[in-house]
Amino acid sequence: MTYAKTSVFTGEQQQLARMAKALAHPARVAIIQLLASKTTCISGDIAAELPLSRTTVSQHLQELKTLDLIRGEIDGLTVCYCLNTELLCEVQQQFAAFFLEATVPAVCGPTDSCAC
Amino acid sequence: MTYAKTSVFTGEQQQLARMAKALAHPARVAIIQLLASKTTCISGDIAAELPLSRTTVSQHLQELKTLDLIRGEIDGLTVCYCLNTELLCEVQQQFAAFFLEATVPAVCGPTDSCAC
DNA sequence: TTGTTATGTCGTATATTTGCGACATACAAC
DNA sequence: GTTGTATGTCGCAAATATACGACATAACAA
Repeated sequence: MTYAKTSVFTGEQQQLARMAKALAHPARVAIIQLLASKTTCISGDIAAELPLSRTTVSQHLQELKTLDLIRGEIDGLTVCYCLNTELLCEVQQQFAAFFLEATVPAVCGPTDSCAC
Repeated sequence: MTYAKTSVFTGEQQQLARMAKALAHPARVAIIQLLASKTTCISGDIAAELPLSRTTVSQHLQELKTLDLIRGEIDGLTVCYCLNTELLCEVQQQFAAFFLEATVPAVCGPTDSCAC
């Protein structure tokens, strides 16, 4: 009943999971979209745009910052956040590769290809 | 100090977050990769391939099944899981659209475009 | 029937996430 | 110095996620 546990998760799998977790809350998705939409990096205005307290938004920002998905620069009294587009591009490609792997052999289309 | 909380998360943001959460654990990433790699849908062999107990793997499978990312068919004594490639294709496009939004205007490339 | 195998579910323990109020820090203006 | 604004951090509570042993169920074989 107790199976042999031979393999361990690959670094690739853990990296994908870490980045997926960053997107696993609508507030963090919204933050990234906000930063993408504003040409100028906004600061605590982010909190005003979200239905959450400033404290909570700050925590989400810290999570994204810890993963290096966003960066903050202090500009006098305010802090200016912006996307780390380089990393985002990398992550984009990791997700693309994963989905390619997961959706091939069934070419994306209207066919239901479950071959059970 | 207490900001007006005008907006609420969009269904789009919540859907992306829900799917991201499904990928937010290396075991679930591994399960999807496993199901993609085997042309034949495997069953509880999944548990044998992962460094987790059968119970825990079963829970992860149920989570993926709840989101309809995978499907299970009973085949006598064993259960045959397979990917829902249709939904995966949809999710793939949702992620692609999100990353496109997040990485434009900075075209993916070696340039660091943080304009703070 | 009994026994074995393959799966799922229940209960429970621990860890992590989420959310927010209260406090602390840092800067600018006075 | 004081005051006000913009941020971040601490501490706590509630909710959720993770993991697994023990039990339940279902199918097949003898």
